[in-house]
Amino acid sequence: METSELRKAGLKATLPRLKILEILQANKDDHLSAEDVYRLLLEEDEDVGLATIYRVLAQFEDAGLVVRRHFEEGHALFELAEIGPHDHIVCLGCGKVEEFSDENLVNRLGEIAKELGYEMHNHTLVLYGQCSDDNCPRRAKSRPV
Amino acid sequence: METSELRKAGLKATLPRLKILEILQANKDDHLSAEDVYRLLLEEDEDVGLATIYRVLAQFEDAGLVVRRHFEEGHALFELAEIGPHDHIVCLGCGKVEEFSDENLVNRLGEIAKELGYEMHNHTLVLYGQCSDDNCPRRAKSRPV
DNA sequence: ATAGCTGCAAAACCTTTGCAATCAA
DNA sequence: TTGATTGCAAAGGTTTTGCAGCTAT
Repeated sequence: METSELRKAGLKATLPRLKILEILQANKDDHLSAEDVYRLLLEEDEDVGLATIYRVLAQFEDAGLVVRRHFEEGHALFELAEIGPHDHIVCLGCGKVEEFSDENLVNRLGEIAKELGYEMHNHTLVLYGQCSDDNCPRRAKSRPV
Repeated sequence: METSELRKAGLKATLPRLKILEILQANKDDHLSAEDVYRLLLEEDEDVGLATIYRVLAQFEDAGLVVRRHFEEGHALFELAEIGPHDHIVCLGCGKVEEFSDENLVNRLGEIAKELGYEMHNHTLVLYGQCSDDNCPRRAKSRPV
């Protein structure tokens, strides 16, 4: 039950919070903006204010339930915090996205951070390349390094 | 002469554009927001509108002269486009951004891509952590890994 | 001369906040 | 009951845009 997840985070199990959690779980492969969550809730006839969504997402972030990302766009995207692989490789030819994880690599990143005088909390890594699928159109835009 | 850089990009060599280029070059180790550029220009008694700065930075971006980045904060940061890849580390406490590069790491990324069946062309990597500056407010939201 | 550029002010966005009403425990 | 939570509306901060005047070529 999600109720206990919320309790564990020190949050009362209110309807808006449960609904927002549901939306995130139902879309766990996507990155949702606050607006996205708002729209998805409206589609289910759940009437939750946008301000509440921002507040709840911030609380979830503090509780470690979700991660807030800033990509190229001018707004934040949220996704459920996951255990497990969370780096991405994107094919410049066919656009497919795969996930991977490499513990050694992550350890190395932590070392690099330490050398720079930081305690690493997190990272984002995306590799861009050309896959070797036979049916990949190979429209890669940049040259290999 | 910077004038020719601008001409090559199809932009008239106006005073605001030259001044903005100068500011970027004089601060090439930093990541500047539009406000930062605005403030730095005011300090030199150069009266350039903020709207112009946004417009010029967007034009520079289109021309490939600068790169726009979105880190944790709610605004964009700009830097001169550089030769060669470089990665970033962001302090979750005070928001400062530093650059680093590690050739071994990049080689390792290439290997990982190859293992996954890709030929790597490019990558983006951002480490998030807590710096050890005495005056860092340490508002980091997530836990160390 | 003229197409392009600038500054200003207003608008458009995304996000946060104050407050009175409501709700979970 | 009581402190936490919500919705609304208003405010905050960043970025874009319309337009009249100015500038580089």
